[in-house]
Amino acid sequence: MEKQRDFSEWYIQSIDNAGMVDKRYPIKGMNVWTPYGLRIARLMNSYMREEMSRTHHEEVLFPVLVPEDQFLKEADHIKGFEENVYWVTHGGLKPLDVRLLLRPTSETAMYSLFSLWVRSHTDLPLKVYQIVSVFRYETRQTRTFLRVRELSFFFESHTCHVDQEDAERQIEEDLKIWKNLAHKFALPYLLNKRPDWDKFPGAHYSVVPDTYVAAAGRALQMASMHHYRDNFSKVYDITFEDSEGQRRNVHQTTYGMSERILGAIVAIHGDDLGIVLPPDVAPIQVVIIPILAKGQKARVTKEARAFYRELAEAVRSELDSRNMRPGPKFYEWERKGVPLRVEIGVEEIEGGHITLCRRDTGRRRRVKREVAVERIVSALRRIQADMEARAHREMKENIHTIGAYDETPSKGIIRAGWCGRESCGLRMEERLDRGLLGTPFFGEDFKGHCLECGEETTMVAYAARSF
RNA sequence: GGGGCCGUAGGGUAGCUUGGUCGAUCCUUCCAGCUUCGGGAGCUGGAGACUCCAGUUCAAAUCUGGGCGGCCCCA
Repeated sequence: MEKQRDFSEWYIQSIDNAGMVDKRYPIKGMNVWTPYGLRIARLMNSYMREEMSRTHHEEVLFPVLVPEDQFLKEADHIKGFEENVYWVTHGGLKPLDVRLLLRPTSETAMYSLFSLWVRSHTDLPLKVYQIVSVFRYETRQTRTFLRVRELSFFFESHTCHVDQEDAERQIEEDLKIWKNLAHKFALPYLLNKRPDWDKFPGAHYSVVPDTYVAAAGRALQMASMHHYRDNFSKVYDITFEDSEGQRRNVHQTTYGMSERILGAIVAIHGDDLGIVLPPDVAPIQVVIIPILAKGQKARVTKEARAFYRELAEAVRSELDSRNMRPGPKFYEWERKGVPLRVEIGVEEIEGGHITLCRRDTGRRRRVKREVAVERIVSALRRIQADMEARAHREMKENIHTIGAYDETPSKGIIRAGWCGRESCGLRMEERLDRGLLGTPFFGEDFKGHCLECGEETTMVAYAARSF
């Protein structure tokens, strides 16, 4: 399966071959997580939970159903979602008086409770999160992990703050959290502030890390952080008494991500053999394949077991002792994207070494048995770093700075001057045949002209076709 | 939002144009057993399919309509 030639087909096949999901469930856009995929997802979620606990967020769990009247409170928000919510209209055979919807995200579910939870400035900041399934009736083509109707692992953190500045500081914290996670996932990204016409419904502004899938020629949004100001708190009446006895509205933020990130890992790191997992997200980091020869079975098995017991203390490993020949095992674990393979046979035992094979490069080498475990630990670290660097390089190579429309390449991310006017931005989208991802959140040194109107500007915008 | 293609065992396919010869092809997979084991092993035996609904017809995998599902392209 060639990744470059037919990305869509490759993507589907790779996920299937790895055994991450079963996409045969008979509802459009809803997949079944099979054990291997679930282990990966849970591992990724565990990093999110670690980051949350490090930054003093508390985990909560809200109901999946939201009453219609709660949902209808925030006008902009509804406009953004009304076309793709699932409705629950009946209880048994009886139509419901108040219809219920399956949350597409939990703002409207949480905020009526927030108004009860927050009373005083001493209750602030309120920082909570949950990882739950949310439902979106997608009308467009669905694609495993990237566009689904049930997001199984929607991470959403919601915070309330005394003022806009404190909410701003929360966004900064979110960005640090994202940085740590992206490092674990070995994913490069551009941090963009979305143009106003493309921000989250109800948000004051939205910041998102976008990555680039070179094989598909498309950018991919991996998370989003929104500053709501007091847009929601006014509607849901989330107020507190400040130290002077004044009643004020909280300022809020949210931070969202999902298994889309897993889609990014598949799409970016995979090769013609299938998926390649960065060691930090691999449920099985090392697989040991005993190579049994006639008359030597007991000896090799014993040695492989002994090595496994030792290795399992250090890394997530598995011993593949199935009654199969080694070739098919190699293929299978490669398709599962296991970062490192250990081969142990008579040759290794007699030579006092083991054989290591890297999934990402295919390179094979021998390592002395006595130092094998520590070498494996450091090899995993190196693979993680190499994968991140490789992906980063690939994204960078695909960013093209242009000063005029006729310089537009057929593929890649476009970087160009923008005066910031919406009218110019929209024209640029049209003429570039790409959406504006936005402007770099932390700014970038730039001196040039707006691609559209020619006015001098120090601001750049990124544009790309997106998933 | 607009257009196109597609649906036959777990996966991939042949058959469909011209309805009957289909009691449905081939590869893979799966199960049992034996031999094997350094990159997709061999033998023996076994298992498994026409997406659903309606219509046309003496007769439907094949023709028509719709549902459900999958895929691609464009906006």
